[in-house]
Amino acid sequence: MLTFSDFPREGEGPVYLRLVRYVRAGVASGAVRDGDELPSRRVVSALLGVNPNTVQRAYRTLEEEGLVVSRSGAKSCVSVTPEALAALRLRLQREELEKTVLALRRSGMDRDEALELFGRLWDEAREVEEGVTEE
Amino acid sequence: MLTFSDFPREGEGPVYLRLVRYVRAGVASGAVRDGDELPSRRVVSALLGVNPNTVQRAYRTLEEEGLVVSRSGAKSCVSVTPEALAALRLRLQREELEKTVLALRRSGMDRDEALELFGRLWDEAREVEEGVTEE
DNA sequence: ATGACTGTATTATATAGCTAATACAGTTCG
DNA sequence: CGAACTGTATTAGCTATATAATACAGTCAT
Repeated sequence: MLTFSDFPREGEGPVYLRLVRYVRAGVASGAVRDGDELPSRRVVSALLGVNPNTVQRAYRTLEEEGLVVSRSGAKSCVSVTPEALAALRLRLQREELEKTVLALRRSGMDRDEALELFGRLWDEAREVEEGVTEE
Repeated sequence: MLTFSDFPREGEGPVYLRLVRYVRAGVASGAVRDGDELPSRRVVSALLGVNPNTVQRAYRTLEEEGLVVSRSGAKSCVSVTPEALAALRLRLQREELEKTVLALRRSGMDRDEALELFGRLWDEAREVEEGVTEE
């Protein structure tokens, strides 16, 4: 079960969004799998010293993404069907990338430059994203 | 001189940032050149129906980027050294790409997958590209 | 059924960001 | 000079956002 024990106590941006990213990263990396239970709002809130509603907001956001299932009264759990995950990834990837590719081509960049820059930014993003992506 | 006459009255995000992007785009595209005068804060504010300070904030932001020069009491003008122009273009490209990279990382894609997809979409865009991409 | 847990909803408070009101100061040109 | 422009600084208000306080309702094991 995801324990949040290594969730960074401090970081950029609102707590609830950092929680969302934390769980998303866990799912994306395969560390959290379909059906895994999540600790209750109150447990996480006590661990992090924030209000239960802050955790609730994170869980709710994840639920709207289809990544979490909650039943009133019972524990929440992660929902990751392989098909849904693959479909989601593909959709997001293509949408994002197509717009970007067109913008870069319009600005006169050439293919090699673009690939080089892309790779560099990717690595920079990994550095910024410390804590959540473990490998 | 940049007149702001075709500045869209409605759009996403704060007015001052839309103004900043508007000027940046003009510079990046070459439509606005080094030394070109900018209309005064009050003129633009009257045209758009916002407070002069909102325009001031935009101009100030542009000045911090080194794209505008202001002398207290005199009209402001655009400052575009070749280096600044190159830097601006690179920056716009980076911003575009950064958003995409973050989205892809969030979706759990790994580096090689991402580069591969990027290259493929780039080539697809070239094949499609016979009309002008404009907007 | 009861008690201790779970999720949910409503409302309040604090804070940050954007815009406005207003006053002040410098430049230009007759 | 002085009038009409220019840019600048300070302050206040408004809105959106993030978090908290609190109360309510469902689940589950004993």
